[in-house]
Amino acid sequence: MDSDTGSSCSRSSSPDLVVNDAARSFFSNKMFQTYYRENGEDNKATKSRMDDGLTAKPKARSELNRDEIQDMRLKVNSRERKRMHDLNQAMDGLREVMPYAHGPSVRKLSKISTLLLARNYILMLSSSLEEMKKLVGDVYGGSATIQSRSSALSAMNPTTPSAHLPLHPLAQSLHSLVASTPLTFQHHSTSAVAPAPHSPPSSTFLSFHSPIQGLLKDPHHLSSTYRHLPGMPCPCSLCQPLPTTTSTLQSMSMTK
DNA sequence: TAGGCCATCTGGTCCT
DNA sequence: AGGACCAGATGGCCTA
Repeated sequence: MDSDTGSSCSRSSSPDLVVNDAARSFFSNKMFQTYYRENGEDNKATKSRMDDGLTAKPKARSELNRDEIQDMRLKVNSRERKRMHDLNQAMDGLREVMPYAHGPSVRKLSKISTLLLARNYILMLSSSLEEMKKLVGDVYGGSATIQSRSSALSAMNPTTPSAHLPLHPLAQSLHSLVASTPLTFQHHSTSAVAPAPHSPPSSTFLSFHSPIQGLLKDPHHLSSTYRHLPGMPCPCSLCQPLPTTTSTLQSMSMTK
């Protein structure tokens, strides 16, 4: 039923967003042809169904002829398609910043996998940031500057880790440090030189602190897509440092 | 072939 | 009134 059959990738969830093309693609697909057939002169059933669905405003709707109703339906469909395409573009944008290899030969993450991975990735970065803050604090012996900045961060958002303030100068500097931290991500410096297919991220990562464990029943399908990337902290369970503040992370976890 | 994933259509609901 | 958002239904594609 895909209307974007002209796309190079038949499985693309985000076909090129050409709004003007939406109607044309719709007109070319099977569903529209079926729809058009069913809305022919002799099809009373479909017409009555359409009318039933549009009788919320009897007076206004009754003034619309079938062509106008059809045009309206096409406009609604087009908007919905555009909305979903925008959503998929956002999903692609999220995939791009995930520590996974990207490329035509690599099967992209499913939507649910992307969301679960993104969430756990954020949690991992948060814990890494906390770890780095402690390390920096140790290095500078509890420098007043660090302390004041840390307390400032806490004051700005006392209920959530300062990792949620990525634009803060301290957060930026710490974030840059995270990528080269020997303690936590040491083996990345070697594997990252020549990115190679990684063992499948275990379910412990994809369900890391997740209240919806088991939602991603078979994370092994990710095995062909996972790679260590240069400078990217690895979210896999093998590389996963234990959260420094489990309670904090759990408080951040989704409540649904 | 079954199951997973996806795009699309559709009607309902809520918001501006 | 029109648009955004949502969920259900449907059917296609792909993989194990």
